[in-house]
Amino acid sequence: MDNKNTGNDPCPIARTLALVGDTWSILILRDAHAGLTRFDQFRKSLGIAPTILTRRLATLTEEGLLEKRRYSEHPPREEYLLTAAGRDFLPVLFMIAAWGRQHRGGGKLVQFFDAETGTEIKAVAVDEVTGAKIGTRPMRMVTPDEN
Amino acid sequence: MDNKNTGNDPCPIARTLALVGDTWSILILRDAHAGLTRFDQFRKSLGIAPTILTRRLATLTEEGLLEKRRYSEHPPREEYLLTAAGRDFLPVLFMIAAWGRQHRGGGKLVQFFDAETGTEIKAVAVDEVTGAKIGTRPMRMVTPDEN
DNA sequence: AAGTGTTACTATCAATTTGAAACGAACAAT
DNA sequence: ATTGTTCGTTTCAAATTGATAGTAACACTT
Repeated sequence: MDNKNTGNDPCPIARTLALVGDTWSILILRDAHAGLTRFDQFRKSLGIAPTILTRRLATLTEEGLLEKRRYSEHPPREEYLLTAAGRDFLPVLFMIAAWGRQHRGGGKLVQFFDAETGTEIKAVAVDEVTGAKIGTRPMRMVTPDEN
Repeated sequence: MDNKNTGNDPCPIARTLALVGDTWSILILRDAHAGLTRFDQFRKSLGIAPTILTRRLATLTEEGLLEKRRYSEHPPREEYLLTAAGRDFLPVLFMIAAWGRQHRGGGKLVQFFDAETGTEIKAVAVDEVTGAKIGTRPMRMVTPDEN
């Protein structure tokens, strides 16, 4: 999961995927956003093997997306809370969900509503500068020269 | 990679990750958006083992994100083009990139500019209905009952 | 006091996946 | 005839995954 030199890869996608480029990590983040905090909550929600869960939680914690908090001294018990970086992952989750809704949308699906307006949330990615939806206008990629 | 019953999982994130929930698939989609179409282009760009590349391209093709097109009869040569579903994945890529830029942004990074205005693209996810950025307003999750 | 339950793991090990390296098939070019 | 290109497959070792069971440290119940 940790590729050799992803830390200085010029592609921010590759850098991100080096940390969370697997299904379990992303589903853990999803559940963390849904309010789960404890080992057994994640385990039961995901049906993940405890060995894997331990490792994923450790990686996400090391990488600063989750933080451990001791909520009981005797016996020592930790829970996992989203950090600011972890909370910033929510837009990624929503865009993944938006794709799934569009292209794998059969049957019953979880829905999200704005608590104030009561309207269903329809997530779209836009360019904050122009306001245009991502992908609707021609763009130019600039690769940094490597020296 | 293909979990048991992800096809009728009520979570659109889980459904999506069942198809593209690994690093290579997402990087292939990234490169496809950058214009790569051929086996060897992907292989060289990613440094991926050909065995894996074959399998990933096959999955992405089966799942309708890429399509094979024969560009030479003798010898038979195929290239891989993004389908509409594959192009719709671009917002996910941009949000992953946005996270990486924010939280793993040291050193040189690839940049994207709007070809018309010349401004750098800053991707954000918003609720199309309220216009608010995702995560800035309280929301309510509704799980479908399973019957 | 003994037994049961809860929580957060670790240990063990088989099965699967990954990935490196070499090879192949079908040609084109020199 | 030889070399190069493209798109793979074959083979096999190494790493990862995941299922199952066990453990440690308690609280709670009887």
